[in-house]
Amino acid sequence: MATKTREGTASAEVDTATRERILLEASRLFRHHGYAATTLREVADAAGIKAGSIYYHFESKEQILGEVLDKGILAVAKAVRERVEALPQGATARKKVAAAIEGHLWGLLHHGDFTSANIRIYGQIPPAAKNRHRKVRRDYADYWDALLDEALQRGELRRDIGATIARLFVIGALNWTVEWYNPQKGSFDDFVEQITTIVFDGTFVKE
Amino acid sequence: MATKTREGTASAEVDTATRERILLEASRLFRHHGYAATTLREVADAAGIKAGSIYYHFESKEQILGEVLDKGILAVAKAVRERVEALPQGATARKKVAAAIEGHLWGLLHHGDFTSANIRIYGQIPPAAKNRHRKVRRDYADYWDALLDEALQRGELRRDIGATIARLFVIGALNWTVEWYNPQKGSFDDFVEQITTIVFDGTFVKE
DNA sequence: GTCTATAAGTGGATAGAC
DNA sequence: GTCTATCCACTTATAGAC
Repeated sequence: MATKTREGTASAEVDTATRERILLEASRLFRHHGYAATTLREVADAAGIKAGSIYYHFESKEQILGEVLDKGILAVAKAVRERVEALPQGATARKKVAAAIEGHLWGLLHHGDFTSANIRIYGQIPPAAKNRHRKVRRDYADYWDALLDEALQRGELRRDIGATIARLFVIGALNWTVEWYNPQKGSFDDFVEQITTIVFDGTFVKE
Repeated sequence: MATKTREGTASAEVDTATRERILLEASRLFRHHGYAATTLREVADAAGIKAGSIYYHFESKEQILGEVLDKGILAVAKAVRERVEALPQGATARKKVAAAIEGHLWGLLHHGDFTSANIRIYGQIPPAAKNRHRKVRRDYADYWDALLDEALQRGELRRDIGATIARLFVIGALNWTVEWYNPQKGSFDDFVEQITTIVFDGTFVKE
């Protein structure tokens, strides 16, 4: 991992560690109290520094927000791409989407503060921050659109529901699991299997 | 509707009208900016009064929050109960759940500011407000649990997924539609039908 | 790199006039 | 019922010491 020094010295590991701690604590506080309600004093306290010191690492509260938001999406997108790309060439669309669901849930639940903060506060942030973050979101949505398009082309996705509605409904449903998933009630693998079953085949016995 | 007079006069219609306007504007602002970020000055401006006047109708910002939260759930719960109770006695669980889904979506999307505010900010509000609101939420969740239990007893709900996971996943998915539903892209009835199909039978063609 | 001190502005809530 | 005026606590961000 490249260190980010300002004067060319080689002592910047502590540098990035504090910076990461600020981002982690900020995401946790944004998640639970909202963006506006979170003060930089609270973030600083949680990170073990004083409020003024934050400005050595970040230019503003909004810059912290931007990095927290991006991290949430990028962590999920990375996990999804890795799993989909690990599949053999001729995999069915069903297998690809299953891999994407597992990756999405894994990324979501293993970076809970970043992902939950993103989901919870995206609708409430200043327009400027929203604009800066929009492309990261759009790219990830495009990835899912391509996956589902492929499933539609292959005749695996149902044709009696719109592909856009399917994507929005499924992604929304998956995202919301971070609000209620309880790792103490069964294994992650079982959880993924049940969610995948619901998404593919629904909740009711066939008529 | 009983008017709420303080001195026994019969002129209180204006009274409740201003009160309702405050709640409506507050819900809209809570939805889009969050609870903490919304100032009572903004709420007052939007309602066409001055900030100090709010305290004639409410004791505090938190009291406004409490009423906004309750309204969101109660509007949805009412719509659901009405539709389920309108069904004939021996209706299948599938028909009952379909009626509940339609009621949930209708209530959700026709009181968008109250329901979206509830969904977005519930995780971010002061603990005291959360405690006061909890019972309203719990009662509605219990209603769904009973519906799905019945479906399970009748053998209509799948047995290979947990009923709790099914409820949490489905309710979460339905709730999130308020964040992306666009009434300009097709009728509400078509929308309900597609969502219901996904919930019952999933998104993929049967293997 | 982190600290203290402070500037400049905004928040919820209250008092009392009308 | 609504207004104006105000209290006092708290906010982001900056300046400069160490």
